[in-house]
Amino acid sequence: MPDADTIRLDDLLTDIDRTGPVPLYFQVAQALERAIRSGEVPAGARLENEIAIGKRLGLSRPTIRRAMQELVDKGLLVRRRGIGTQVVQGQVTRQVELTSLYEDLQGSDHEPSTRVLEHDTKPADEATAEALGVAVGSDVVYLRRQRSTDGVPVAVLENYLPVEFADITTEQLEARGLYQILRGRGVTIKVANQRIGARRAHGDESDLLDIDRGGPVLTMERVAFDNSGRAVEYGHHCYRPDLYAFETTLVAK
Amino acid sequence: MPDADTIRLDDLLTDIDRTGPVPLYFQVAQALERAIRSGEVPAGARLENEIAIGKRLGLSRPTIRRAMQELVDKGLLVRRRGIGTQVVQGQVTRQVELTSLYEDLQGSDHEPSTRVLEHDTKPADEATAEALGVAVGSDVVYLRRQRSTDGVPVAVLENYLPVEFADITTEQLEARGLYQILRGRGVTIKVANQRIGARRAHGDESDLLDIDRGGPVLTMERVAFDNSGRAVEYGHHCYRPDLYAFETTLVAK
DNA sequence: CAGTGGTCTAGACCACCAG
DNA sequence: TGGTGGTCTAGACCACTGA
Repeated sequence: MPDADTIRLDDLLTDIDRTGPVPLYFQVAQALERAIRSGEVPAGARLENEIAIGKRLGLSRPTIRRAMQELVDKGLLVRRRGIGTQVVQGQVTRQVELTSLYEDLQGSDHEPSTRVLEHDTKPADEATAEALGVAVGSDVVYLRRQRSTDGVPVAVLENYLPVEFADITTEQLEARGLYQILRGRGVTIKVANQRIGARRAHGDESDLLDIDRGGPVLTMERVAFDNSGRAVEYGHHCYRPDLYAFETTLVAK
Repeated sequence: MPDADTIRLDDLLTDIDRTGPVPLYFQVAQALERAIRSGEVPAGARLENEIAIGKRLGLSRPTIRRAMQELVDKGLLVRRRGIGTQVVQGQVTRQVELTSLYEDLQGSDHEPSTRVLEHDTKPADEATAEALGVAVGSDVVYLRRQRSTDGVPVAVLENYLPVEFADITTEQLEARGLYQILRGRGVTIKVANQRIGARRAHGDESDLLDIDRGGPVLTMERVAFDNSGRAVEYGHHCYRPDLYAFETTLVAK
């Protein structure tokens, strides 16, 4: 039987739009997430069972279940068989997104800017060829950029792209993030394998990041694939560790 | 119509066990993942549509769909409406797991070992209290450990646990990983928020990690929650950057 | 024992894409 | 126009939990 502390979701979810293009499960998930983040549904609260919520909203159990699964995957909810569903105690759980640094910085109310340090077409070395799935020595686009936020340098970005992107201009790169440019050309990044580490700053990196020579930098190496499964970007980047870090939410399966 | 290069999955999936406790979707996902990782289903290959696979295996479409969704979430498959499902081109896609460093190292054929540097009960400072959801100044368990693999130091681990775990012994900590000990007590880690960064080594860290004084270290801060949504571990760790890095697969939603 | 989430089925309609 | 994945329904049975 539902306990006294079970949260009911009456008025939170009255605005379901069955005509629009937004999936029902998504609308429910969004409304519930909003209620949790606003504190309307407090941390640790126990939710009603799936059938009851479905009945109240006039939706089937699978639809409700899928909505809740979204929030489980985001680390906001925890489910236990025979027990029920509860809100995770942790404070505002951040979301990991597959975005570029540019959009990351945009989202946090800062004004990102880019200086293109190098922009060439050159033959692929072994690592690049392997990552992009092209022949060693075949042409690839090479980019080296300095990324700043509010005028302070944050990262040095090195990227390799397939030759098909040779017509991207330096002006475009100074105005927008790489992923935004790719999306404008109909290329959607769907999957990325990345590796995060640390090392000393090399060569001109200390000057470009305005840190001590040989000081620590945070590094990220990434291979990104589009929605057809093809590798479209390979990069290794380094970040000023006092200005940037990677936040993640992990969920056990 | 299916192209000539469409992969059929006849013999790969003949061993479905409907009686055992293993979910059907999981059996299918596992068999398909094995086929992909072994190269039997090559990178870039196009799979049959969901209905056809279901018919061949005698399973419903939702079950097949869920199996494929597992692999999409792992970054092994990419789906496009109106087109079909393909294997991602990238080489062996690694899996991010919510495990402790100890199990990480165990899995990679090395012999991890632990030296306990400190093991106390002490009052929680503000950050710890906030992370664990306890009152400032209330007792928490504090651990500081040096983790090595094949005798080489890899990390210095600092952890805070609720007082309920005060009876964990130093002997246990030297023999097993923290998450293994917790699991043995019926505590399952379900969600974790973590932050990965870099900085200079402080204090005795350079000695403990056998690196240069003030050299770069990779850092990770983590709050972990059990299956009831309660915070059960807060830690900040540092790693030797030449011996350890974090690998992740991100999937756009 | 009753209540919960975990799994599974057999359909249905739709949006999108290629030819 | 035909084939694909994306969504949704209305049931069903099971495994696990707690009282």
